Amino acid sequence: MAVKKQPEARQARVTSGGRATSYDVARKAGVSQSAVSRCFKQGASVAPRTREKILAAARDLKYYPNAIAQGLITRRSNLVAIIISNLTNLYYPEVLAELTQRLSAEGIRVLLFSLAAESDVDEVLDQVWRYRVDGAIVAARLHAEQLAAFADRGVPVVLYNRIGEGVPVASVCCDSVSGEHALVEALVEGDHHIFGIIAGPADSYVGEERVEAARRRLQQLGRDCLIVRGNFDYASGDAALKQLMRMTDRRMDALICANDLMAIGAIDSARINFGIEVPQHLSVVGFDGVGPATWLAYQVTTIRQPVRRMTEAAVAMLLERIERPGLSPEQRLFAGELLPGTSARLG
Amino acid sequence: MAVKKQPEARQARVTSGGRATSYDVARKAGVSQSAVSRCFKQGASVAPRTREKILAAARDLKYYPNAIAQGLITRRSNLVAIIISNLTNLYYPEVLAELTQRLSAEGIRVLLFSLAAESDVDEVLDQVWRYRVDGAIVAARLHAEQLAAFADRGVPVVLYNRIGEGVPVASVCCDSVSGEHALVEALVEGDHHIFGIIAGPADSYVGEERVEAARRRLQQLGRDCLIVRGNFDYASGDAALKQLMRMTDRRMDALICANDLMAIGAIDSARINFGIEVPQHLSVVGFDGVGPATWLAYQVTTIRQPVRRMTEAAVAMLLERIERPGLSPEQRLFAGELLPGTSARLG
DNA sequence: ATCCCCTTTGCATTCGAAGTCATTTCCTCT
DNA sequence: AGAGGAAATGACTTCGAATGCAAAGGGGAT
Repeated sequence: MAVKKQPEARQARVTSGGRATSYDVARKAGVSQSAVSRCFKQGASVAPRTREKILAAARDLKYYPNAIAQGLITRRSNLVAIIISNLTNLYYPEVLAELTQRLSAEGIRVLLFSLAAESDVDEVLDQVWRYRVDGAIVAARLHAEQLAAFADRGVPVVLYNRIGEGVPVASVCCDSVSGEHALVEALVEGDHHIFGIIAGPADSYVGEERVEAARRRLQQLGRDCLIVRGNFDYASGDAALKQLMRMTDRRMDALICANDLMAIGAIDSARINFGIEVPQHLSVVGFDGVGPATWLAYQVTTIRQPVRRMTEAAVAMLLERIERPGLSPEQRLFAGELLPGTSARLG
Repeated sequence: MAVKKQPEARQARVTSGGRATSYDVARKAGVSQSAVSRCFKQGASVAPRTREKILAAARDLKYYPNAIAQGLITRRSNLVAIIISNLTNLYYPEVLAELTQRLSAEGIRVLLFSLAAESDVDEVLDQVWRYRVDGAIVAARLHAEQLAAFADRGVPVVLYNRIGEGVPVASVCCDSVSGEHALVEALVEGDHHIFGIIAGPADSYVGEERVEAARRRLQQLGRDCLIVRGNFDYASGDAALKQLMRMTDRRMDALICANDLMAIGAIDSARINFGIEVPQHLSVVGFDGVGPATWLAYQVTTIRQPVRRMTEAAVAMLLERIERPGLSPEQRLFAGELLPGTSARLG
């Protein structure tokens, strides 16, 4: 007769360190490992008295089910990857905190990937595949083929503030177009004539979308504009403003910035480097509604993104797709709220 | 004779979805599963030709080793928990990004836990135990017993900008005392007389430490001070300033804030709500060296924390302790750099 | 007491890769 | 050609929990 595994003959672990296994608990409680497993599973059939015994033993041994082993057998890691390119963006920390807390509340853990450079994406994805995450939320630029890889492996993805370029992917975005239209219209009604725009970096999806929307609407309303490029940070707002002042011979009276941080940089620069009063001589508007935009010194007129609703939607969409793979790649667009500040004279 | 497992008889998986296993690769390459495993392990003995075959098969099948299964058998998850209480703090996103990237570079993944409330800590720890993380970096307030649980389970921890109160734990901190001393001395030399201090929330370790250091040094130098409490955010800097102006009958000429964000709130409030010029009538200093502190409008005189060196140290210390459990609970203290801005008249 | 059925329980297997040990292969040197 | 030894390879077991299935237990109705 072949040697069989003898569960009860397994070596008693040195249960110091609290690394007790379900076998240890089973032995202590005088039941089988299966019983322990069931005891920790919702809705499984365990007699009340047995459950008591097992829970007592588990407490004594400081037993915590090994999520790694659970993941292996159930093929559900309960891990979701969050991939963010620029955590330093001031807008993303809030998003990340919200997402993490919402996922936690759903019993899901976050595997965080923060990209230092665009080129790191493939290494990150390599790890994402290895950890068999149940899904991913992406706020970083991915190529079509990188997105396709998710579909190929059956890993649901939800994009945050970007869409799958050429590939159908679920996404949650704040409506750049309506937001910029509202800003432009308000500025035009406020009787501004010489418009400047500070764009984001060329590789930013929302950046391009916002600028394009603003430019179009200005054109429709018969206003020209000058566009210079920044990279979403404070210093580039300052630099871009200097450039625009030169280009318009200081006659610019309205400035549309692709995000709040550049708007703030531009406001400071106008006031401090040029002695230009905001909004008396120059109206400045931004986008996002980040914390500093509401500071007394700035009170930036901006479009506030409904972060709470957006993150809630992102999480909900992802969970749906984890439960039911193959759900269609819905796109949800949220309207931002025009937050009138004192950085612009509006109509 | 007992039925033996027949590895080659295992069902061929529907390898769609790229969820190929090492067995699939082995079969395709005509070798054993062991060979595949070795092939993906540094320094294992595999013949060049075999390696070629295996790698080719792996590529065809889009095989990625299952990190979950690896973790189970090796008892090394290559996961590190990062526990942060307030991601919205403006200082932490930078820290988080740095930590994540450094850990990534070491082949370690980050399991992120963001606390919404103090009370969530125990739930978070529950999950930390379940995932069998190799270690943890903590920037949140933990009780002695919570810290003891790490030691108990043999999970190395490094605290960031806090120390184990009553429990010896490895930690990385920025030296509050020397930083505040430098600020106080410079302010005293700058001939200031009526000092105000805006403290952080009572449950903040660094907050209390900074304020206490400043208060002591002021006392030594024969200056009194008034202390009001904020909670590290912008609005509380504003509120605290108002309170101090009332208490000192507007005669305060130097203000020490427990962090930059409150310093900025106070500066804005002084200028805008009281028409007080900074630094002509009031000198304001902060702590941290966050991005906005260097903005043109503020240029806060502050102590910049050496974030890069601190995160580097935190990661190094954690890795050391993962490799060699039982290493002593070293504390590393980094000196901050006095960043002279224009928000204070210094000596 | 008997029968029936539903609830509990345990056994054995499984998830996917790593590692031990035994065996085979391939060189090299005599 | 043969011995010796290192390198390469494969069979099997293991990590810890989940689960299908069969067996045992527990009531209730008659």
